[in-house]
Amino acid sequence: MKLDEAKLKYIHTWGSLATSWGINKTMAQVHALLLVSTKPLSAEDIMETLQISRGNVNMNVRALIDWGIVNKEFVVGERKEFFIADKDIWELFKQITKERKKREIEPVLKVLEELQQVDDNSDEAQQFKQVLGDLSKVTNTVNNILDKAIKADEHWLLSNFTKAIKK
Amino acid sequence: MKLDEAKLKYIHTWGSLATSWGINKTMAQVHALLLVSTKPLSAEDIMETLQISRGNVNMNVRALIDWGIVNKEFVVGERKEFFIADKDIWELFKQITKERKKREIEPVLKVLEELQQVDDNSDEAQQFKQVLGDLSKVTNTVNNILDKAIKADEHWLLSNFTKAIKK
DNA sequence: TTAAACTTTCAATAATTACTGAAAATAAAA
DNA sequence: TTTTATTTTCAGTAATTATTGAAAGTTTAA
Repeated sequence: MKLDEAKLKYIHTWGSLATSWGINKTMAQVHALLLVSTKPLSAEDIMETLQISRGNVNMNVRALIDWGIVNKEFVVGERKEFFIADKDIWELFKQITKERKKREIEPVLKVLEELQQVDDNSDEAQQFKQVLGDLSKVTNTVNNILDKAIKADEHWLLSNFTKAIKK
Repeated sequence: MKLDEAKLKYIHTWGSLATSWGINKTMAQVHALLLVSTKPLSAEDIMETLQISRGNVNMNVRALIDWGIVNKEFVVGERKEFFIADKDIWELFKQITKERKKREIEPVLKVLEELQQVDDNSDEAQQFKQVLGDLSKVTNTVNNILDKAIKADEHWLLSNFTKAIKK
């Protein structure tokens, strides 16, 4: 396979994975493009390669910067902005985990707790509270594990995890 | 807060969480409804509570059964089908993890490997392969951890994880 | 200053995804 | 059988989400 062909295929694969995890396809593609680029890219480079509008590039690049996985880069003698993706994939994973945890898991935990306040002691209410409690417990467990992962080092994490887990 | 109000709020919260993780909102709501119901529900019960059409109920219930998190239940003297959600939340978590891993992570790992076959040895190609390799590594790590989680017991998992991780 | 280079915003529109409802298929009862 | 209850399918439509493109805003340099 040719390099450019492979890069394109990668960009598209990544885009469709993103879609099934609730991330905007273009955002994922812009990120993928920056990730495999050897040099910083301008808005125009991105527009051209992905065949998308200036507005779309702008919005998605902002979102990526907001997520902390893409940075501006100034190029000497150039007035416009260039962008670059952090090439450390483990950092990328940790950053995404951190953001989604904060944006999506934590708010749900709050609501689950709040719902425990039902002032009713019927059997039905008891069962409901039981389900909520179980949900909170599992969600908290996952949340804690993610917290640990965010702070951990990749190799160390896996080796320790494996050690802990094998019987 | 009243019980019914709380149940509804829970169903909606769950629905919007699902949306941000790429899961159909109605599917999540149907599941949430079955989860907090004390008795098996028919298609009609679901239609009525969530105010959705018969076709919609049918499709989403099928999907939930396909995911292995909802089951048919026969009620004596009744001709129609009833549905029930597994109340064990840890099992639910494991089942969802298992399915998404199979449907989404594993196919991506395959593509990443396949893309390594670029027949080009330029510096640029080397860098590309490096990025792919790193992505595979992290994705594999996550995949392995999920594998372990699927096989593990909840309490045991968390306590061992915590032990392994502290310091 | 003013003009040019560039970025941001957002209303209009396109693309995608989800839902409805009625007809067709299937299964159980008469 | 035939009738009736129930489930499934899917073309049409609705709702949601993403994208465009041009105007407004901002920054730099002449």
